[in-house]
Order: sequence, then structure tokens, then C-alpha cells
Amino acid sequence: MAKISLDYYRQQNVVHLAKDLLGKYLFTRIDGQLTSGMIVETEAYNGRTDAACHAHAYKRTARTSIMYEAGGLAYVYLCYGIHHLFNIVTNQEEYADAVLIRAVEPVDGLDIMLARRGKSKPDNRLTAGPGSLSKALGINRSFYGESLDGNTIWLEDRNIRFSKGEIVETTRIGVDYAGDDAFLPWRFYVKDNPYISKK
DNA sequence: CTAACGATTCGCT
DNA sequence: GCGAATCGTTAGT
Repeated sequence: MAKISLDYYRQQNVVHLAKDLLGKYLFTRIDGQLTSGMIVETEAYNGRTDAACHAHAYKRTARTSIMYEAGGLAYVYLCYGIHHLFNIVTNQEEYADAVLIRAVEPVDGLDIMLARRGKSKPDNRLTAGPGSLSKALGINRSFYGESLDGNTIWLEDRNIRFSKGEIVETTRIGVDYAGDDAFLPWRFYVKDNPYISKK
């Protein structure tokens, strides 16, 4: 077992961590049903400096409070009243940083993921996009605050490493409200991977 | 208590 | 390419 330990998530540079998470495997086990995917797209959010982060400038609310905990917890919230978006809380206590997982490449439990997504055949949209991958992996708001060191949701390092040329760094999606911070190159994805959320 | 609004997705044109 | 779907969170009355 190559489960990633909590120390990993407590690194202080959330942008570096978002890039490093590419190639890691995300697992869920719900009622004995195992599903997983390899992370191929992420975005970094920095609580102290970044206007796009829900916890921007020490804004502590009921929803964002989990981001102020030490790294290694799940931050899941409902977006547009429809989609559950899965983030990993990072950095030390009081540093409200998080990485949004935007896309994975399906690995284990393909039939389970198809059923959850209401699809009969696999396609490139099965786990592409933050709402889609959460649905495929069965992640919902009940995962809010769940430790990534447990047996329900966790990450594994299977020694997949991407070279600099295989990783694209660009601006984040859907954060126009953040002013200048919308232009930060804090979105990372694996070049040419068919499961990234947008071209 | 009320109202506005999303770190999106899917289907239809 | 465009617009509807849909509801918890948030801030303001």
C-alpha cells in the first residue's frame, strides 16, 4: 500500500502541491464499492493572498472553517445547487489553502462509476470536470471534513511522475469574480490527457 | 427572514 | 454556442 500520509498535505506551498498531485491516485470505498482514478487536473487556492479562494483574507465561515485545519482533510461543497466539488485541504493549521481536483482518469470500479453517472458506456466525460469526478467516485457533502488518512477516501502514490514538458500551467476556470487573481497560473493538467475538463 | 449567487454540466439549437 | 437546472451558503434587512 502506497497511501499518502498526512504530512504530505501539510506542505506549505499549495501551488507546488497542486502540481505534484498530478499522477497521484484518488480512491473511495463506499459500502465496499472501490473506485479510483489518476489525478490529471488540479487548481491551487491560497486563503491568505488569493481572491478566488472561498477563505480569502481570513474569511472564516461555517463552510470555509475546514480549510483552517491542518492539511489532509476533504473540503466538499455544493456548487450551483447541483455539483459537489472535491478539494484537499493543505498547509498547516490557520493557513486556509486547498487544491481543487478537477479531473481524474478512471482506474478502478469502472462499472460502478458508470452507474453513478447514469452512463452505459465509458467516454472521455466520465470523470472529466470537478462535478463529474465527484459523482463518479460517490463524493458528496457528507465527505466534508473527512480525513484522507482513513478508509473511505484516500490517495496513493504509484510512482507516476510527469516531466516539465508533460504538464500544462494555465489560468483557473470559473473564477472571473477574483479580479487580477483570476489570471494566476494556478491550474495544472497533464498535456494531451483525454480526461481534462476543457481544452 | 429574504434574496442573490455560484471553483458546473448537459442538452438542445 | 447558449441557457436552464437547482439549493446551500452568505450577507444584508
